[in-house]
Amino acid sequence: MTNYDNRFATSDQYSLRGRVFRKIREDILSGKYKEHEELKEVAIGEELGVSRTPVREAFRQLELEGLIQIIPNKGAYVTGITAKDVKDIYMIRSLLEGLCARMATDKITKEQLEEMEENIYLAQFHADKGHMDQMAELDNRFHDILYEACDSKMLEHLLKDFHQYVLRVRQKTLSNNSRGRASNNEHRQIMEAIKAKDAAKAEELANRHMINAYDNMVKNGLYEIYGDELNEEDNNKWKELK
Amino acid sequence: MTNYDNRFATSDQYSLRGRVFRKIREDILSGKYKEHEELKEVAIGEELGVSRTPVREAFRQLELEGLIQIIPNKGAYVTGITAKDVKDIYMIRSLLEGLCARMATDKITKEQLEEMEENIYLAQFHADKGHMDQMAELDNRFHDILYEACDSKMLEHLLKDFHQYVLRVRQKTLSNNSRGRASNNEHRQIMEAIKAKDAAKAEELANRHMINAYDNMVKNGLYEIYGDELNEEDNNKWKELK
DNA sequence: AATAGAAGGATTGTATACAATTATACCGAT
DNA sequence: ATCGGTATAATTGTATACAATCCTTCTATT
Repeated sequence: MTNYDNRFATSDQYSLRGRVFRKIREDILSGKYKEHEELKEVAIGEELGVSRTPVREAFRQLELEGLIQIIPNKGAYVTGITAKDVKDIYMIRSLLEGLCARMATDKITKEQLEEMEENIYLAQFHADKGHMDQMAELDNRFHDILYEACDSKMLEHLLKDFHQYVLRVRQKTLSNNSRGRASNNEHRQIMEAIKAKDAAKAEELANRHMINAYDNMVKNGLYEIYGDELNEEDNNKWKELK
Repeated sequence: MTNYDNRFATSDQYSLRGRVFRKIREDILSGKYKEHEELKEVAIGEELGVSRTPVREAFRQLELEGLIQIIPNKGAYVTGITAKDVKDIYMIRSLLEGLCARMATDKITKEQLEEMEENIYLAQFHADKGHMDQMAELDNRFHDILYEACDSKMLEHLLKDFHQYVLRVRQKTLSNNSRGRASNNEHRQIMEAIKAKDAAKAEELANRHMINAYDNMVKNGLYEIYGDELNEEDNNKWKELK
């Protein structure tokens, strides 16, 4: 969550540490490692066939990404994410996606705009067919285009981090077909505001888009899907045990 | 003392790694290590009397904090910060400080409000006396109180990170006495809006406060102070060399 | 039976050794 | 003198060894 500056996208793609880092992150986001689960250095090292050193370094990065919490001399634990965290993130994202849309209105390239249109057009098709996986994919891509179009590495990276962070919860969120349709319509409106160079409108719409996404999430039972793990009280109770 | 509640409880206070981390960060922010300077693991290890291991782990954290960039198999370099980065950060901060003030309006405690009042009162005194160091200190503290008062670990952490990140640039910014006075007056207005439970006004004022701070920075020669290092073109040129 | 405490094992923290990669310097060919 | 290349040194990447800390369990005492 904290890496503001990935300008130099060198990102140790091929080092052991980098691979371990991405593997663990993947496993957390995919749910293989559940909340509050303890990650042991040797176990993961053996599983991946590496020593503790790269694992430890990956842990340090994961901690700053907010995915695990390291308690000195004790262990590394997958962080819980409370309902309040999710709400806070969506409030923050609402503002920042708005800013992003506003900035993108000036900076977007013809190519990016065309990809947006294509994206929306395709999403319409998949919405009609009820293809939920593709919808999720296109939704991700739409926002990524927007992030890139704002021409601010700072903002782009920040939003991508948030997006990633909240993926754990969001997974099943778009699976409601009517929301998928509505979401795509909002995308279209945002795109058209940008196309019309109406920055204020684009900002306002992107703003709303996030709030709507959050409201839908709550309405569709954010709590039920993830149960107690998103219940703050239970979370605190767990903390006291440690 | 270990704060389980803070998922971002980074850089444990007493481990070597934590001490090394904070020391290097301090040295970067204070200017001891300049932009683009290479940090060598052994050199720093010897200077601090520790082995490479904790130094390396500290590097991983510093990288995610955005303070250094690690190029695999090459080295760790203090990151440059462009004028555009600074501008982007202030635009982002403007929105988020506004959100923070809005949220704080509901959540602030009596104690926090009292510390704010004291802070502003004291700052008035030091502004009159021309005590710039104390002014900077009080300014930091005012914002920290606000961050804590919003009752969102997410937002608090994010804003503290941003604040820290721009510290390198901001250092001499408040040294203009008239800005110090104006800034403190803006603090007072924010505080009073919060006290009056006027969330919208608090948000708007905090918003403006950041924009004013940035404008003042630009007016007072952000570029001159840091010269070419804040010039994006030169920075890019440097990148190509690596 | 309940509890304090000690022993042992498990786990993380740090240091060091070795491997891989990159930078430097020297030398010869042109 | 300049350019290339090779050898050597410097530096980072990874593995392992050892130290410190924490957790579990069992025992002894009340």
